Amino acid sequence: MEEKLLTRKERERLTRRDEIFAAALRLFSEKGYHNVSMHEIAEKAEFAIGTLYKFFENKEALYKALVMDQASKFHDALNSAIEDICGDEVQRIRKYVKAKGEVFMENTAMIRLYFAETRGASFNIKAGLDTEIRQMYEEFLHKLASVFESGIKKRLFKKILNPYYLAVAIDSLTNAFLLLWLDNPEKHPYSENVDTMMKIFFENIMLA
Amino acid sequence: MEEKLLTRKERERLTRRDEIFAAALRLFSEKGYHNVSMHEIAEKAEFAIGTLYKFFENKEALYKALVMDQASKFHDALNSAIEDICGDEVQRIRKYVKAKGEVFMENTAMIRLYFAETRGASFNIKAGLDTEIRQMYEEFLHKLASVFESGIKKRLFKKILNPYYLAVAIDSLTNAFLLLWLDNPEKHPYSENVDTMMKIFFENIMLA
Amino acid sequence: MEEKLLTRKERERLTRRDEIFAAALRLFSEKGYHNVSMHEIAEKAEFAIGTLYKFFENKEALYKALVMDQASKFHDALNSAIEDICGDEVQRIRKYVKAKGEVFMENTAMIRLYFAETRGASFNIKAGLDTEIRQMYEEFLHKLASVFESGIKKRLFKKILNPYYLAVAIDSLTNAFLLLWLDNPEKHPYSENVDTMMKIFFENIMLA
Amino acid sequence: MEEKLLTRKERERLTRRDEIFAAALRLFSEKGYHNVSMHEIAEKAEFAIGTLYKFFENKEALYKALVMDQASKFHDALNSAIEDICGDEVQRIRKYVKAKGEVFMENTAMIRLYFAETRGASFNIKAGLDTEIRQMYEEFLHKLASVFESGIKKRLFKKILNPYYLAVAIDSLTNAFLLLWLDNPEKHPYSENVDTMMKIFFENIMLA
DNA sequence: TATGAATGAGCTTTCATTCAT
DNA sequence: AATGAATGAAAGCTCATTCAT
Repeated sequence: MEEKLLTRKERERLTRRDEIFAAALRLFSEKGYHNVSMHEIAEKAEFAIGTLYKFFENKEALYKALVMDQASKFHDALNSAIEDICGDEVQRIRKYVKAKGEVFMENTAMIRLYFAETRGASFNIKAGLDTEIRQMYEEFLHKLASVFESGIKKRLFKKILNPYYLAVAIDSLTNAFLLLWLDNPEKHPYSENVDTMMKIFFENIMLA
Repeated sequence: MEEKLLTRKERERLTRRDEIFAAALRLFSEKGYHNVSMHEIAEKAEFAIGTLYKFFENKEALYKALVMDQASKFHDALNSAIEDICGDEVQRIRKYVKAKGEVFMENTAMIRLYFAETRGASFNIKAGLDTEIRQMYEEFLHKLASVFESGIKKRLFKKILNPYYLAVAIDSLTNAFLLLWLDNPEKHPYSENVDTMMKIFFENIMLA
Repeated sequence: MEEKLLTRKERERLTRRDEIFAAALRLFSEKGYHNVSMHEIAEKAEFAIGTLYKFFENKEALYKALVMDQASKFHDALNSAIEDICGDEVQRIRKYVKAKGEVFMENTAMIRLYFAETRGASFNIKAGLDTEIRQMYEEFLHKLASVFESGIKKRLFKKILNPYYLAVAIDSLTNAFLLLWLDNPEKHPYSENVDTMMKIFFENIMLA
Repeated sequence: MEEKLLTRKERERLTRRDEIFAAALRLFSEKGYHNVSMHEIAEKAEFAIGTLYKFFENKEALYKALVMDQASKFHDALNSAIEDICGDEVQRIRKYVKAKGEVFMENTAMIRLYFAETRGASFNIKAGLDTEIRQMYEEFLHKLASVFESGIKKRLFKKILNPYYLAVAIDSLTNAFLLLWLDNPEKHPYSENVDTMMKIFFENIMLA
């Protein structure tokens, strides 16, 4: 939409940036930050090494930008799912669970990067990187919590637990089933498993 | 107990090994595998660099040995909790949740290492490291699943979900609350939160 | 001649390579493979250490390339001497003896490297290096032997000894006089001594 | 003979020294000075590393002592051959050629070490090592030259070449045939080849 | 006196980054 | 604006040597 407003040069620049991101995403998600060299990324992206440094100040900046880019895409999808006003709170939660599965399952490279950053590994790269991501993540959790809160206010849900913890619980359970799926997609189908889980969750715990 | 059987030399050697482990654990958990140099570990452990190589063939071997050492301690504690025969299935699950909290909360450096290895980040280090850990983890999950299974057979629990998924769910939820606690211990007290969660879990879902 | 076909870049690259070779030749021939560090070579060649690794995969590769380069130059000179068709067998042998002296005496660093590789010391460096050199050397000896053989067939020479052994003998005698010269050029002039020796050799032994 | 005068302790010390030499000779001749570690020698000799340093000040001293030990044995054998007064000059030269073959062929490890030191490789180890050896070698060459000289004086030999060069030539030719034998003992039998060579040498060149 | 655990200087090699073209 | 050759700090690791036992 706003791309119309960009000059050809600016558009080309964004395209190049995306090409670098594409190469970097594959490499980082396959081998991890420290096992990928700038030369490797340059080669895969078919640019000279110097060109990478025209786009990103250094390796860490490239990595951060990539992670933020991916995280944004991911959180945008999740946010639109729970912000979708057509439907009650139960439906919004269900939509979020479904959307999360779709985004992840379409892009496993992103999952690896995402888990490396939100869980555990984030401390592998010099501090500061994860701050922004954590913030995005935190914001999203609060949004999810507010859906529960509004459901409770509407007496749709029982007030069984602090809404934030409900959000954390849902998020953590979907992650667990996503990782199971990643490990063995046939044995652990995400949608099915998560549907069962949600049914139990709502029918036994949440619904008033 | 068996230490009595070791010679003084062997005991001293184990002490030195532990000193190296202690230094390495702190550094690796704070900065990640690739951001810690052997010189740094040597300095922190107050040994010469060459001494490290007398104990471990190379950096990766040191890291693997450390992770396995930590993982063993952790899994030993969890295993004794769920294998404790005094008490029914509900009590065994409760014991495991409590034990997990105790072990982790006493050793936060270990948590970081553990999450880095079981979730996400493991792919940052050359393959092969995580195989053993993953196996230990998988074995434990099956043991936990079998507790649910036995509870179901005894008609103590409803047969509401595949026991393995119940195990994964409990594990993932406790992890989530552990990470919350790690982030802000005062705001998110593990024991309390997890007690509440377990109560809901058993009373609303599991108990027949 | 073919240098005209190379781009400026390629020519510059070859020049740099030669500069590295020149530094390495001096150092290796003076101190031996294991007593020369890559930093030393880099410093003498006035390049950064990394630049050396852009030209040669590792230290051994640099050494091998250098030795092959020197050996080729040396054997090329010897080969053209004995392949020179103007002149009978006696003259071809004489030419080879003279050429050998010229090449060596102009480049004593090469001699050291050459003797270190064809005699004795070669086993000091991991196997495989000397195979190619030994082969070159062997090929040359056979070529030299064939000159004797052809002289024998033409009834120019007496059939006094297996031609290969004649070649080995000539080669070994010239080496001996070359080493004497290296030790004390004034006291042991190569050309004179070798001339006397050849005269005795041909007049007393070879000529029919 | 003089061993009788040594105390048990001194005798034991010499035995230990020889055990170290035996281990070191094998290793150095197989892998070269720089590819053998003191630990390796200690292990092969079944001594502790510290014990080696009780016998030799450092690695280089051990190497020098070993080389001198071997060179002495070798030169002793050669010296007794040419000093043997039974027989004329022709017979003394023949004896030397035979003795050289015998000593070398019985101890190929020594050959490698010897050639590494007298030819080429000597400069691989810090200067000073080869001085003594070169001196021994030089002395021997002069002794050999004096045999020729005496033959010339007796009018047994023609005065065809400087006696020293005759010595160098004989030495170099026997070396060449020794190296051929080392390469392929069946194809290049030292005694036979050298006998033929000596016959030609004496009958065509030397004998008056 | 013999031992071998501990030492640390110094080696080879990698790779993020710069800058002249 | 894009290039990629050149850079050099810093990593992992080895091994000759020391010295407390």
